[in-house]
Amino acid sequence: MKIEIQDQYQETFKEFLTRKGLRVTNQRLAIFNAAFTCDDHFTAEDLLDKARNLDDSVSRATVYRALPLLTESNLIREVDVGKDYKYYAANKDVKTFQAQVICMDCEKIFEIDAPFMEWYGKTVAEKLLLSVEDQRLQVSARCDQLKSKGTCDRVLQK
Amino acid sequence: MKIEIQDQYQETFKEFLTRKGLRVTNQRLAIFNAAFTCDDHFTAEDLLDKARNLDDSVSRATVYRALPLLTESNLIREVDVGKDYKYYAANKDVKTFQAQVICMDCEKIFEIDAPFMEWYGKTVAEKLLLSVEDQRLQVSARCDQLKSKGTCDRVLQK
DNA sequence: CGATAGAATGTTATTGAGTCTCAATTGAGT
DNA sequence: ACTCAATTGAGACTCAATAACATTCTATCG
Repeated sequence: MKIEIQDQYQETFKEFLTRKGLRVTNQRLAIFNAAFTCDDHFTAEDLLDKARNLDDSVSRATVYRALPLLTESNLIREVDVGKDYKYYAANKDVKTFQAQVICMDCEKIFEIDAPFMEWYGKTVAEKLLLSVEDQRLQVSARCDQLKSKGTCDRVLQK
Repeated sequence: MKIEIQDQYQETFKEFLTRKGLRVTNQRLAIFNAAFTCDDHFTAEDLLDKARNLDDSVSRATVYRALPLLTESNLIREVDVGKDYKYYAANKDVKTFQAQVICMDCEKIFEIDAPFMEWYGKTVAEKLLLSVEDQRLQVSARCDQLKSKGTCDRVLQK
């Protein structure tokens, strides 16, 4: 990703903070930059490590406090795959609703455009007179075939 | 549910245990019976309480050890709604794939037949050459309207 | 029917993600 | 630069779930 583009996202974050009367701090920027230089999904702990490379004063608590801000400002998304910890990913080019396919062996997460699903979920919920906040289609799978094609990194390492 | 039907499920559980070379113990039966007399979704802790009513020697560890057995034998299903604990429900009359709609206010879970979804998820995963193990369509919602209709119990209690 | 091996159990300690508390620090408007 | 509320780091804490281990019990065999 080109630096200018990341700067643009960072500007969005700063504006978000200011608009909410929150402060733009070094720690929050370090956490933002750490998130936006991840090429893949990351955990809170991953983010803590990366952010500390940029600013070694960043604490675990601050990471956990920043995550909801980044989520609320729509800069990152939460990806819950049923593990006891959550994954996150920077929203760089996400256009539509995405289904999540996770390999139960290597925990690799694939996100696939599935615009139809969004409509379907809304329809189901609205029949129940519920207002939809969020939805996800999650497929748990095993990449046996990927393994044989050499695409499933973590399994190959085993 | 009629007793005879529950006995039939219990028979299935016993056969499952025997087939796997596992033992049919009082605790496992108590946990099974506790699960199958729940009318709604339950947590591991709920199950512990109910099982202890039937056999007060049942321990928390044994409940957590029995849950995978009940899941594997397809007698109960796991329902993960993104909380930091899991819900479960007895598979009494589940015929098809179900979408899960959860009210974020009262945590009530609605499960809706959505057979089309199963096909859709499989198609998505198989394009990636992954073999599907499990999938779910989860809709997080708020039952504002349910509240006004008096259907959303826990919110009314607030 | 009773002995036996090892499966299953309860107790207790432990893990690990995430949250909370609070004193110390710091950003940003004045 | 001054001020004060917002923010922070450190570490205690929560809570679901798991692990270790000594004890108990099931099911099979003699």
